[in-house]
Amino acid sequence: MNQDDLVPIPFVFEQPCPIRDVLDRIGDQWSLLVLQVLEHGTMRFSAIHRAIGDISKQMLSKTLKHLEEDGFIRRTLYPEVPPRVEYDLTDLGRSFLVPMKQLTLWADENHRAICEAREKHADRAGA
Amino acid sequence: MNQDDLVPIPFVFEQPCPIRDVLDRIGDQWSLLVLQVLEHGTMRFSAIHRAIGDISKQMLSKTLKHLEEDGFIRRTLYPEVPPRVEYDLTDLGRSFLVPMKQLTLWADENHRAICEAREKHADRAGA
DNA sequence: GGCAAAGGTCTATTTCTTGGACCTAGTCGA
DNA sequence: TCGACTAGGTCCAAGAAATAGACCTTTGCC
Repeated sequence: MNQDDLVPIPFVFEQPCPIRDVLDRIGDQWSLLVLQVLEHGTMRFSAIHRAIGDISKQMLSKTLKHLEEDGFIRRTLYPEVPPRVEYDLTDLGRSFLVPMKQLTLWADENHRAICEAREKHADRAGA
Repeated sequence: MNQDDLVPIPFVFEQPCPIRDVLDRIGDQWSLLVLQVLEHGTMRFSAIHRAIGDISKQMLSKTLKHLEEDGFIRRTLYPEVPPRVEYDLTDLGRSFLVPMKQLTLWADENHRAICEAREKHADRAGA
């Protein structure tokens, strides 16, 4: 341990760390947003795309692939022409919404405080 | 509304949306990790750096700046030589840990399920 | 004089994202 | 019969962002 560390036991994430493993996937630009959107029910690729608005098709495609890979969502392809693909949450995905809900609720409740902090910060920087 | 949307009311994030505003900041590669680390108490730059392990100094610096800007953490500079800088959570930051805790708890509990989903997926892809 | 310290910043290189063109194949209208 | 259109992607070139590592600061110590 480094002698002037303030934290008694040097806190280091264990490798491999389940929290990091999950956060690395979920904690990207889009995954939480996609899950949030899918809370509203089964949706098609283009509907999700429209709902988020400013995600590129490629990133949406990649994000959906990751979420499917990790078992959060299910992808159902109807081999029609043109193809139809539906996405919906698995039980795992739905169970994830519980803690995620807490987080978005917090975001909603504390948004004002965050904005105020930003303004105060901008003032200090501008002065 | 697009006629074959499966979701009755076309779900689109309002602009500006508090959830997106918060998630865009918090939902990056490192912010959650930094907050998680700071839960353990006041820490210096290099201690946080060591704790996370694979973050670059530049990204850590930027992440800390953002978190300070948004009022999650407090930065205290002691103008000694060499300089000493300590970071700790504000009340806002600490209050954020509550929902975040739920999330990491979920991550811990469901890590195995996620790994299994990944394996199953790899099998399907490999077959 | 020369090195070390902590907390960064600067730069060159690699990696990630983006917007937009393109693909597929069946159905519709002209 | 020809062409356009559809949904869900993929591919590519170009721009944006992250990384590793050199460098900077000021003071104390050998």
